[in-house]
Amino acid sequence: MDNPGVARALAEIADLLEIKGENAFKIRAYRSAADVVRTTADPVSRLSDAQLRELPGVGKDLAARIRELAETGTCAPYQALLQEFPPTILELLRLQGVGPKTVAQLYASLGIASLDALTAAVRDGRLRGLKGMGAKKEALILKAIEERTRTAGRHLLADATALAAEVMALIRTAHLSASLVAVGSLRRGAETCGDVDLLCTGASEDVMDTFVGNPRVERVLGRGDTKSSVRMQGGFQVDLRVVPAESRGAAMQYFTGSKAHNIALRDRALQRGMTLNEYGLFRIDTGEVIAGPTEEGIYEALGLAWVEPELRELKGELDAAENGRLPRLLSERDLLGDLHMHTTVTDGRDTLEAMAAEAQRRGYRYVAITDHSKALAMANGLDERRALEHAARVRALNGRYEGLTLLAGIECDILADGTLDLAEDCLAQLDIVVASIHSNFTQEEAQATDRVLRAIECPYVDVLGHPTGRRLFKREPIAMDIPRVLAAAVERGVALELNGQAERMDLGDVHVRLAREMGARFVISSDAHSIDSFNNVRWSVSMARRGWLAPADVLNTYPLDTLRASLRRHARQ
DNA sequence: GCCGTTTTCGGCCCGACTGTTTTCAGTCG
Repeated sequence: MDNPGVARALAEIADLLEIKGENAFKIRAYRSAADVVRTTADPVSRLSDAQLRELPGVGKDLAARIRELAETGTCAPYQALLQEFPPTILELLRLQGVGPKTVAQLYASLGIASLDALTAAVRDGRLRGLKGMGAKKEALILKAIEERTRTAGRHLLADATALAAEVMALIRTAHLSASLVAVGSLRRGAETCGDVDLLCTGASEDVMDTFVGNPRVERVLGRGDTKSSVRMQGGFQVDLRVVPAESRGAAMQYFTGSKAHNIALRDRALQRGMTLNEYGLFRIDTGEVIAGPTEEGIYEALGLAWVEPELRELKGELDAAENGRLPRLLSERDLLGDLHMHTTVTDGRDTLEAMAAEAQRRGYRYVAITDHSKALAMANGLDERRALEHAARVRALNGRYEGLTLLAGIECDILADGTLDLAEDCLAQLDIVVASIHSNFTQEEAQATDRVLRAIECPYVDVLGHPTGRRLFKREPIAMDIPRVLAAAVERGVALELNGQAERMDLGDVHVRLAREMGARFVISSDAHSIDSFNNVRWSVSMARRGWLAPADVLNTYPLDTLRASLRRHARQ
């Protein structure tokens, strides 16, 4: 069983334990172990017992459970729980407003263990007799069942970001003094967002009216003076919190998370005789306010350097913050160019000249034009002759856009057997080659791994494009031995792409971090197919930052000469 | 179930909102 599978099982155990009414801290231990396994890059099946126990929050028992899950797909306590509760009972827990206590009561008193059974029971009025069940609660449950399919799951970071901007803009037009910021997973730049969390200070009291009165609000889930939640059309949940200005920093810290980071921070506060909540950091004995207006003040008072939001996943950032070893993270401003984009010659929507002009307008020093190769026939991919003609046209434009150098490249397909779509002598004549997989996504792991390993044997492959081939919510990553592929890329001097297409974000954060620790070099790429999509690099930068990348780790932060010399084709083997 | 610069036992983060409550439990983040 792979890491996501083990993580899912651990999370289900936690859910079932909760329905059972087990010790809350035991439940938390399983949840936290699920998170840790989900965000561990190395397959847990390959970790030794000692390595498993080094994972934070994993002790003797959980290490044994993880081992058993990885090897057999299940484990003894999981089996026991599944004997006790039908697995469909977990469907009930997913309903908005229905928690473990309610599920336990439904099951114990009415034998309800599935959505269908619950629907029937509500309609028959059988819930009426239960403690704490009134007409409103019934209506709430029916509503939750109805909305279940639309609200299930998470959203692309890009979609969450766009929605947050829209909601904040609407509030600002009505509340000019309001200071708004997106917090939560959005601020941490997470790959996907479950909801949008907004924080507001400095607005008049009726800001909540504006928020819940947004015409795109489908349903108001809750409305208070300091906290409201709405469901927008399209299924997005948006939460707005209002705090006084003197608590702004504490609230930003608190609502940015992650949960694990916050728990560790609050624990740290307790150890120092302080307590931390969304209103500030306080001395426990006297109640004196230690910090609150700024995030920096909170971290400083706890003996820590301010931690970039993208690092707040309890993955070593607190140690680094204590010891002055936080990285200076990459930012978009560090990028001097973009090394992956398409034009109308293949499947781009804008011409070579338009793309070059846009690159110049953005202040880039260089861009690589990397249209598709012939295997991508539906994109009008280039064969060797057309590729070289296109390269000549690209190079002929140099001198026309002041300050900008155009590199003639290609995004060359990696074929099913790992050979490249274009002949080596053609690839040798280009300035840069990005090798990518666009077909045969369902090979067995061994075959898929060999395919990529073979491809990067070719000395003219400079960059491995969108390395895992995943498309968020649409296509799983290619089954391959990623640590092995990363190691081979490091050894061969092949840079790893962080592809910025909103639904790719590939490599993802976990593997970026692993690759960095292995000594990899990276490129940040938009994979732009139009002048509008240069901004895709924003999502690559999110992944880079979450993977602890500094500018020096990223080739396209270097001046052109250094960049060229760093490409694999020019590196001494 | 985890963990240790007060602790190997006894702790374990904190608050808002809702509904059915007459003082609070459940849910959520």
